[in-house]
Amino acid sequence: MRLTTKGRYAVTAMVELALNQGQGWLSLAEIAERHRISPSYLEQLFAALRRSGLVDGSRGPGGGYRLGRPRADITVANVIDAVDETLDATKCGGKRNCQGEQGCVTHDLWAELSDRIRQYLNSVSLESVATNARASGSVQILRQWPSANLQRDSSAA
Amino acid sequence: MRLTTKGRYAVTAMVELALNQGQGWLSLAEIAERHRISPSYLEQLFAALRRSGLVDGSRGPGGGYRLGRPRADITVANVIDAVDETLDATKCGGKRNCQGEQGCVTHDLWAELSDRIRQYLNSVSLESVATNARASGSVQILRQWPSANLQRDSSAA
DNA sequence: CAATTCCCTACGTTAACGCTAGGAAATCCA
DNA sequence: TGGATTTCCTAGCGTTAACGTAGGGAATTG
Repeated sequence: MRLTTKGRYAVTAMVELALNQGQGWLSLAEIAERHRISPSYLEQLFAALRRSGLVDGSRGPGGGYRLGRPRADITVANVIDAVDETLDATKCGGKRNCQGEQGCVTHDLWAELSDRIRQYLNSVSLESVATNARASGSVQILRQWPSANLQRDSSAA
Repeated sequence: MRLTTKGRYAVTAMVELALNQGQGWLSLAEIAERHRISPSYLEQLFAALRRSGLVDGSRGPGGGYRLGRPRADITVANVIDAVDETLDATKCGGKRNCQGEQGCVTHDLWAELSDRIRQYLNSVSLESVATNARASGSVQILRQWPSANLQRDSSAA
């Protein structure tokens, strides 16, 4: 199992699209700049998101991306799955054949953990993350002082 | 965040020691063979477990390892921490400085996920995993037909 | 036609996992 | 005393995936 920047980037970008839902297309360059993500790398993640139908793309000036379906109908787990970070912690992929037919001595432990992770990430929609972000003030900060989106420097001029 | 074979090996080996608690030393070669783990690799994991005080070692013939404290007092999270697989899913290491002072738009999401994972793995002791393993039959199978501990072949002769 | 934007592919760097190898130090037993 | 057993320690190596760079093509707008 692995949860890295890859999945975080994807979710962050999707939340950005969720905040922009109903307001047309949002360009990849814009998203990348707001969150300080390498545009070309993000592009590759969007290729996966697009293949999964989570986003639509529009080419040409004024184009960009938008959510493929309502933000309330997309869960964080959907996004993680799309960029294919696996949320499974078992060795056997949940098939319980890690040792004979009973599963290995730790099978149930990892299976239960995987279930919990998946349940949680499936219970959180882009809508709720977006709402929470607005409430916490992180969105406003982001819009007003983009340079605040750095690890160390929070004292933007 | 990362959860791989490394952590699984460590937990599996610790459960084996838990099953053997009160019965003296268990050699690394024995553990490795039962679970088809590379002895030398497992040795490196035990170095970390030893540094964390989770196991004691005894050299010489008849030597081996045993738990450093009662199996009910060691949680799965303790083991994972010892071999230093991080259970944190945030970018900022939980410090909330991922973007200014409010945290980035997804900070709360990853922080909550990390909490849940940690809470669960901290709620499970080696004792409970060992008990569960006995109940499921995976321990017995393991003792009787060691060759059953393979990925595909469950039809031991 | 030219600018913009998505779309696609290939490649390089880095880090960690999983494993191998070899030897030293401690302990037991004949 | 000496050999066997076992832990302890360090160094290195192949593979994989993340993360990023680079470049070019196709569609759309004005």
